Amino acid sequence: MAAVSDLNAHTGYLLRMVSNAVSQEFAGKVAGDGVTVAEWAMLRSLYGSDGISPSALALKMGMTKGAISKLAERLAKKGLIERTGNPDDKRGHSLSLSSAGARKVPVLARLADNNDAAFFAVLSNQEQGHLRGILQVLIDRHGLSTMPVD
Amino acid sequence: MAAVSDLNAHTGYLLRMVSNAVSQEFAGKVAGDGVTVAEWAMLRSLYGSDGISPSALALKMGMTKGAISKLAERLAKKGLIERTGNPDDKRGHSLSLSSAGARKVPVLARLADNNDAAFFAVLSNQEQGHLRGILQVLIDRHGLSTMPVD
DNA sequence: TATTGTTATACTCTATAACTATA
DNA sequence: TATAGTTATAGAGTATAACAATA
Repeated sequence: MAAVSDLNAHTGYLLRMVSNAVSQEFAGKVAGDGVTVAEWAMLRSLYGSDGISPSALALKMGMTKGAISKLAERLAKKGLIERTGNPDDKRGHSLSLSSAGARKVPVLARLADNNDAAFFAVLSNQEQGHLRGILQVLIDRHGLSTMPVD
Repeated sequence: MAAVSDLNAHTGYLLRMVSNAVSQEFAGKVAGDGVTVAEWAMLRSLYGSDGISPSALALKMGMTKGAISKLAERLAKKGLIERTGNPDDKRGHSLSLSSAGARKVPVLARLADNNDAAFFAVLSNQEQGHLRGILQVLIDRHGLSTMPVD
């Protein structure tokens, strides 16, 4: 019984549980805007950028080229992003928000704000700060590229 | 530019990023044991239980009956769990670990221990404690049922 | 040949809804 | 009718690998 008597929740496990809950709630909210969470992540990554290649975006988002390509196609079909060729290197493409996409980001960001506020309201401000700080440390130390870092 | 100038990472977003990273690493580790993360979650939920109905497990794990059924089928096929009928109510079933499954849980728990230790080692002990405490608050307050709580 | 993207394929995860067998 | 489970279907998310175009 010893080995597993302390089968207490692993931190990774708790993290997964909470993360899933937040994401699911958020997914429900953005669904009304016809966007999925992964799509939102891509739109967010593109916001403020003049255009980025699929492979660079893949690196930035921690996804494979194929996954990026598929996501990008869906967003292009929805008219939220644009894919243009790169004149310097005809193999290269550039992904950027369409004007509709650029208009949508703030709307979605607002939903994210609200979702965050509602979900984390059960924590004190200090706890919220701690949580963010700790997550940021993990992200930095593990080289998980976060959006603002280009 | 105002509305989104502060398009700083939302806490839910950071959480998702970190959670995905932990889970992916863990997925790689348990793959060697022929188990997925979701399967591990179910095995873990069954550990120490005398048998639980699929619907009760669905509630406990925050999944639908269908999803539970599918996962259970895979685990049964792998010989890690057993499904028996309920004599009192012939509609009811009972899910429990097989002896192989019971033997496997500690092994997987150990992998989870190692994974956790490695991933969160970049945090101080105090930070690790904070993180766990905060996650636990979120889980409790949001009624996300965690394993030990039957 | 090496690289950039796209496409093909496959699998996990999960949901909804239809269905079956009890109750 | 209502409930317990399973099965059918579908779609998101992601990966790997084959492929096409260009370098």
